Amino acid sequence: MAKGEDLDPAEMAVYFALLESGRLLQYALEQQIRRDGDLSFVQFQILAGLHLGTEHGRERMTDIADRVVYSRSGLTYQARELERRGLVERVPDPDDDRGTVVVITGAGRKLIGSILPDHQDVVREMLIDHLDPADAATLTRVLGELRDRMREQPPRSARPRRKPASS
Amino acid sequence: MAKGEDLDPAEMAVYFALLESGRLLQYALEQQIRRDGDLSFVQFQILAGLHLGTEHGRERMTDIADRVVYSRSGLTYQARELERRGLVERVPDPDDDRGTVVVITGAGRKLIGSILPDHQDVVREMLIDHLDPADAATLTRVLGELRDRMREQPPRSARPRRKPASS
DNA sequence: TATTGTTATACTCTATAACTATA
DNA sequence: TATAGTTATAGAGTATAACAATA
Repeated sequence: MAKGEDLDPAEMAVYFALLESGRLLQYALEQQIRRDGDLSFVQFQILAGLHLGTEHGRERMTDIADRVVYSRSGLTYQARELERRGLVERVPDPDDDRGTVVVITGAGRKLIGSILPDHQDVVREMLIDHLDPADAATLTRVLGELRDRMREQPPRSARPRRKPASS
Repeated sequence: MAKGEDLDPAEMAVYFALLESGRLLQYALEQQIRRDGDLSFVQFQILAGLHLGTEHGRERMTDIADRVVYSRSGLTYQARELERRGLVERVPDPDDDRGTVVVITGAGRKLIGSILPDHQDVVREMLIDHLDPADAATLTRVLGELRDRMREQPPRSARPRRKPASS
């Protein structure tokens, strides 16, 4: 598969199927999250990650931004929104005086807890129940590898992490 | 897998991997499309579909909205943007006087043609080159089935097509 | 009556750069 | 010098409902 050659139809099909199936699944989940918790998908990701993925419901701003693939200023906006609703608090990082730690509140845990059951039902209905075990394993392995690679190796077309030293 | 039970970690992993890998791939492609053609991803989808997926570069507004999973008013906005830049024209549908047909212009085809080579390179670098043939076939089949099912059967959490007859 | 598409409006989100403070 | 985070600001995108015209 040399660079510069057209992708053949089968290759285009993988690409389109990946993007569109992900988008349709996310679209359905967005409706459910909005309906049950009045949260955007990104806000749900932030809260659910704090609730399920951390030891004490605490995470630094930068780590959250990396996790949800979000700009710093965008995350500040979302964190302010969540704080305004009493779902998280922002406190100074005791280990780094430049840092801010986001902490999920009891109200935040309660809200996520009220969203998750239906959320998992939707995931099951749309995705899990239609996969046989072998396909599920393949999907997990291949998509997981893809995700890990893309996380680590932004391609030449992605915005560089550091601004180029122009002078 | 009964409704109401928690998803096990492996099931959550499929769900997260699908959404995040799709999002990362789309993110990379958005950078490329913006850089090479100053288009948003949705605008690229509209134009590329007209260019590659139609017989004469013509498609009805409603069909485009369905294809890109977009609201009517959102599509009107995007079509106006594309028309403003001379990349498409909107003409009355000869077969249905209510309808509007979007037609890609020469400038639109030229722009897409200038984006596609690099676009395909990115898809290759990030996705195709890392799949062995068996995995690629599995992915295409499973994700294609998923997409087809989700297209046809919006779950109970998705917005209904018709507003409920309330009286 | 239902469907096609547009408009108006308000709102959410996102991107950028400038800025402060600390490492 | 580099990094963490915030702010300001402007612009893009999106959702909703109301509307006109046609099926």
